[in-house]
Amino acid sequence: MATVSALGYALLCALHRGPLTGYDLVQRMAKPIGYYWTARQSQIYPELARLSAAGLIEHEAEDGPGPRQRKTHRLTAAGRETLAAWLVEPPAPRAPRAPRDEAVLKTYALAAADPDRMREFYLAEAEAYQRRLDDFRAQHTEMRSRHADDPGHPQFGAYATLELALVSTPARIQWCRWMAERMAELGRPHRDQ
Amino acid sequence: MATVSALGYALLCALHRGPLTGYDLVQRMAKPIGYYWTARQSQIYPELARLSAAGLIEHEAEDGPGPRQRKTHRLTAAGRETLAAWLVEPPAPRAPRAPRDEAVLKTYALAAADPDRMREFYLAEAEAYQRRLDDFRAQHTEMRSRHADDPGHPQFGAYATLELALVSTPARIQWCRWMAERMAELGRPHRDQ
DNA sequence: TTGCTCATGTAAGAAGTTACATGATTCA
DNA sequence: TGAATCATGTAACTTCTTACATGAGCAA
Repeated sequence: MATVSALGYALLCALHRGPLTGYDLVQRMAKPIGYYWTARQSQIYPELARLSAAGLIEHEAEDGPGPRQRKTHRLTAAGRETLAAWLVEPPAPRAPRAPRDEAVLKTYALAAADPDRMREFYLAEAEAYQRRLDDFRAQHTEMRSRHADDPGHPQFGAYATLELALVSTPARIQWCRWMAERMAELGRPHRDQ
Repeated sequence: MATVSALGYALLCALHRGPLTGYDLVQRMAKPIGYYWTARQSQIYPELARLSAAGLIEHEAEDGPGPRQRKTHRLTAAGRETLAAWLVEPPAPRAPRAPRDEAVLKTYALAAADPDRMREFYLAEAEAYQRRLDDFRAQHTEMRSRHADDPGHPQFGAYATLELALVSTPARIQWCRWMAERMAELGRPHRDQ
């Protein structure tokens, strides 16, 4: 059987609730449901072709708005099985799972920068995360009103990703503010004499 | 002036406290100080050459243990400036910053998998994060005893990355356990009748 | 004598980004 | 008339991973 890439699994995941066009997938992977995976258009279309060739998805084509046909992709039985088997596998402990976080990287080398400017950096970060949190909260309430917080609800998975965002984002915001305070201390070290 | 890649900045960050060999950098970027950035050997050596060509780092060479010379790399004045300017820049809101989290991706499609097996998945995740947290806590205490929790201390940056890990990891563990409970409900839905 | 640590590099390929290309319909 | 949305694709390039290659010194 064909080996499926991480992106391939991400697309199978996105298709698990029902058929979508490539264009729909592009929207979802651009700024996705819970900021957990991204991909560009130029990656998505070839990957859909690969999944199709492997028999994990299939599509119906109709005439589209542009010069090409509009294709609606759905999981095949084999695709559903492949997805189900991958979901329960423990996340590769062997491998990269590289968590790349620019702000944390910068923090590591913070001694090389000006404290006042770093203070502004952390305040801006805190604000950006706060805005994101507000957005998450709105989605969360909306999903609750549709009873997606019931584990049996078909959208419970999407709800659960929001739940994670709602517990981890405040921790991050707190940390940013704490960092901003430390930077203020450094900038004016004799303030409390 | 030459444009520096994200990896390039990561190496400049790693060098900010003093000179290191490529080998040292490989160790640090393999399972680094706070799980915030990773890179492989085969990326690091060419990148060091590029930074050198751009005049941001320089090195002394001695005879090494193997067939090649051992090189100790340090930031130049230009490198230090480039790093300082980058540190205070707000993290690119325009761009990818793709947060790739396999466990969250799987959660999104959780309805396609067997609840009992997913329960095991979340319990394993919780345990893995717990082990990591213990590791972080040990490093944290050790750094505190060396007074790295003082913002003026040269290692405060490294300490601060641990601080973030110590507030965000428990939130993640809680979430994993909460997910495991939801999965248990689904597996035996009539338990409390 | 096998395996580990130190130490630096290259080659081939997969994955991901930026930019280009086409064209109908709808909205301001 | 100009921009946005829907819709699918390709080309060129950068970045990242996996695997190979070399070789001294040291410990079990």
